[in-house]
Amino acid sequence: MSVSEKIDNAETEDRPEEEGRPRPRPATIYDVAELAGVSIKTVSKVINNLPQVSYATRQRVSEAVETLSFRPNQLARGLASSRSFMLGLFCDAPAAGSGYAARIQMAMLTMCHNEGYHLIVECVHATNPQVGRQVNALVAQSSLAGVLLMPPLSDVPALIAALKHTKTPIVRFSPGTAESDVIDVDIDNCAAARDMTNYLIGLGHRRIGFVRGPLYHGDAVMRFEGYRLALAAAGIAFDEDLCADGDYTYKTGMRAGEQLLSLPERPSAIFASNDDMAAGVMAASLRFNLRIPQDLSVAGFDNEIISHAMSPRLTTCHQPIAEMAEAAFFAIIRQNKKHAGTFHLPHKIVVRGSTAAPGMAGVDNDDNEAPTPFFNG
Amino acid sequence: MSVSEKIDNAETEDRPEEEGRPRPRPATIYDVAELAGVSIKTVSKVINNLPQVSYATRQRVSEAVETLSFRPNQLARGLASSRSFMLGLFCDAPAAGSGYAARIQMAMLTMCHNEGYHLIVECVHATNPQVGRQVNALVAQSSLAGVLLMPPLSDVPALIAALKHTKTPIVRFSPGTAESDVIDVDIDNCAAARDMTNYLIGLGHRRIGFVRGPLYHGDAVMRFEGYRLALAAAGIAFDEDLCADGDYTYKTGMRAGEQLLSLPERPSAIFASNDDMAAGVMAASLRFNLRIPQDLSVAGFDNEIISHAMSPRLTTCHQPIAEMAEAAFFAIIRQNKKHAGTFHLPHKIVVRGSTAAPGMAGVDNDDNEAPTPFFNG
DNA sequence: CTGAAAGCGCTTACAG
DNA sequence: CTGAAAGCGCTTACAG
Repeated sequence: MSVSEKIDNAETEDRPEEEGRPRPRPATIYDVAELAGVSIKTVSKVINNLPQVSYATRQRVSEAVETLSFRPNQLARGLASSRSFMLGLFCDAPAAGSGYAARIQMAMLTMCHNEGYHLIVECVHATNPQVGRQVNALVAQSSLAGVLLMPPLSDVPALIAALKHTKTPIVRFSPGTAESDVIDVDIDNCAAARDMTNYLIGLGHRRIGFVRGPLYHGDAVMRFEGYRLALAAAGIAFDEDLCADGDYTYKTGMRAGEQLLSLPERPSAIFASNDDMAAGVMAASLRFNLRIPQDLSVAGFDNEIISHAMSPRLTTCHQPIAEMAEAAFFAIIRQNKKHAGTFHLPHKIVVRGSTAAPGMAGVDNDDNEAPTPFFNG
Repeated sequence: MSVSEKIDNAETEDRPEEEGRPRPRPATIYDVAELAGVSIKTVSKVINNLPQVSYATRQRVSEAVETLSFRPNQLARGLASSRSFMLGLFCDAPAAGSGYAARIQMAMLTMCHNEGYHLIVECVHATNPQVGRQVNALVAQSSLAGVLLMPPLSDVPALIAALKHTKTPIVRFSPGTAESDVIDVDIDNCAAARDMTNYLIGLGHRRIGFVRGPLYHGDAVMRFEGYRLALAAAGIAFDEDLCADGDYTYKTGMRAGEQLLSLPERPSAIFASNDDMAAGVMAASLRFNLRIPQDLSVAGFDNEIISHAMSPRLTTCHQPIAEMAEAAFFAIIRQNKKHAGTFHLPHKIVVRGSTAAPGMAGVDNDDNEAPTPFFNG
C-alpha cells in the first residue's frame, strides 16, 4: 500500500464504506522514512530525541511525522528495546486507606502523562502465597520500567524478592521495614506523629488516646512509635488502656472511639492514625454528647478530603502527595535503582477546629491550611 | 556485552558473581519448544488454549512451560497479533464523584486479573481540545483491546470520535447522550431517581428539595429528570426554588443545603444527586439545628462508603458496581463492538435512618442493606 | 495433528 | 551525520 493511499484512507473514516480500498493502517516508521526521504534509523533518532541528526533532517522528519500522524508503536518499541514506557502500580484491596492510595495514583498518572509513560494498575493480595508468580507473570511479560508498591504491599517480603529477581526498579511507598536495593518514598511518619502528639501536649492535654492503624502497615507502626516517643519525652507514662486498634476504616475508628470514651477516666484528646478513623471517633463522641473540641480534641492523619468535610474540620497531618509521586517517578526512571535509598519528604501539621486546649472552644482558621491543593497539586 | 555475559549476570543476582555461566534470560517460546521437542507453533497453540494438539503433546508442553517458568511476552504477543491484553480506563480528574470511579476501577481490576488482562489507567481532561491526539497517542500505539470511559468522559464527543477512528471497542459508563457503535453500561438513573422521589412522596413529603449534580455529567441530568417525573406523576408542581446546584462534592452539597434550608418555607426532605453532597446537606442541617430525620429527611445516591459512615446512616440508591464492571468487561472482550447497545443494570433503593415521614423519628435497620458488599462484591 | 517461514514495527550494534 | 541488516518474541496464514 502506498503512502498516499494510506493517507487517503485515514480520511475516509466517517463516510460510508468504500470498496476496493485498502483499510487505513496506522503509519509506521517506514512510511515516515519514505516520506522524509531518510532511513528508518534516522526517524528513530528523531522520535527518540537522540543527537546526531542535522537540523534540516530533523525538521523534515518531524513534518512527515506530523503529516502521517505517526505514533511509534509502544509494543514494538518495548519488544525491540526490552524497556517499555510502562510503570506498574501495585496495590492491595483499596478498602482501607483508599484515600491515600487514590491520591498517589492520581499524582502518578499526572507524572506519567507529562513524561510519556503509562501506568498499569494491578491488584495484588498481600496474603496470597502465589504473589511471586503473579508478579513474574506481569513484570517479566511486559518489561515494566519499574514497579510502585503501595502499602501494605511495601512490606511483603515475598513480593519484593520476586520483583528483585526480575531486576525491575522498585519504589515502595511508606514502608515499615528496611530493604536493600529499593527506593523508599514517604514522610517521616514517626516524627510526624511525634509532632502531632507534642502539639496536643502543648495544648495542655495529658490523657491522650491513640487509635492504632493495622500493624501490617508500616506507617501505622511508625505513627504509634511517634506517639510513644512524644509521651516519653514529655514525661507522660504510656498507658495501653488509652490505646485502641483500628484498620484505617471509619467503622473501626468509631468502635475505637467508643472504647476510649467509655473509660472511667476518659481522654481529653484522641489522636487517630488516619483521618477516616478520626472521623469515626468524632461520630462516636456524638453518642457521648461530647462537644468537639471543648470536651474532646480529635486529631487525624493524612489530610484526606474527609478531614475538610466535617464539622468542625479535623486537625491532621499533611502528606505532600504530588511531591512524593514526583520523587518516586524520577527515582525510578532516571536512577534505575542505582541510587536506592529513602526519600523522606516534609510533612506538615495542619491545625483546624477539632483540637484546642482542654475545655476551650476551637479556632478554625483557613489560613492554617497548607497552600497546596489536595489533589494533583 | 555479549549474550553469555548478560546471561551470566542475571543468574548471579543473589549469589556472588560466578563466571562462565550464561545469564538467566527469561525463557522464550523457542526454549519451551526445544525442551518439549515440538515446534513453536505447537507451543503457541498450547499457551493460547487452541485446539488440535494431542493430549500427550499438550501435557509435554505444559511441563516444559512449568519447568522453564515460561511466560509469554505480552509485547511480542501484542505486536504479532495486533491485539494486546490491555484495557484502557480513561478518567477525568478524580475530585468529583471519585468514589464511584474508584469502585469501578477496583472492580475492573478484579475482572482483568481473573481473565488475564491488564488495566492501563489514563487521566484525560474532558476540556482539553487536544483530547483526540492524546487518545491516538495511547490507543494506536498500544493496540488496546478496548477503552472504558468514566463520566464525564462518556459524553465528550471529540474523545469518542477519536476513539472510533482507531476502531477500538468503547464502553461508556453512565453516559448522558446517545452514541452509535458503543457499549453503554449504567443503571437507569432516571428511573432510580424517580423511585427515590416516589419513596419520599410516599412518606408524605410534599416540599422535596433537590441538589443537582454537574450537568456535564449525564447521570446528573438523568437523576434530575427522574426527580421531576416523579413530582409530576404525583401532581406536585415543580419549583425551581427547591433546587440547588452542586458539583458532586461535599462542599457544594453543604452550600446547597444552606441555600435550601434558608428558604422561607423550607423543604421537609432533600434529595441530593450523590452521597457526598447529601453528606454536605446533613452537615448544613446541623447549623440550622435540624434533627434528621424528624425535622429533615435526607437522601443521597450511589451507596458510597460515606453513606454508611454518617449518623444517621444515609438512605441512598445502590449501584451494582461489580456487575457493571463485569458487563463492561465481557462486552468489550467478547463482542468486540458488534453488539453495541446499552446494559441497564438494576438499581436498588437502600432505606436507612436519614429518611422518615415528616416529623417522625427514623428507623435504621441493617436488614435493609443490600446483601452484597460495597467493593469487589 | 504439526512444521517452516514470514512478518508485526520498532531498536541497536556495526559500518561507513 | 546516515544506512543496511539483524533481532526482539511472538502469531499467523500456508503447507503437509
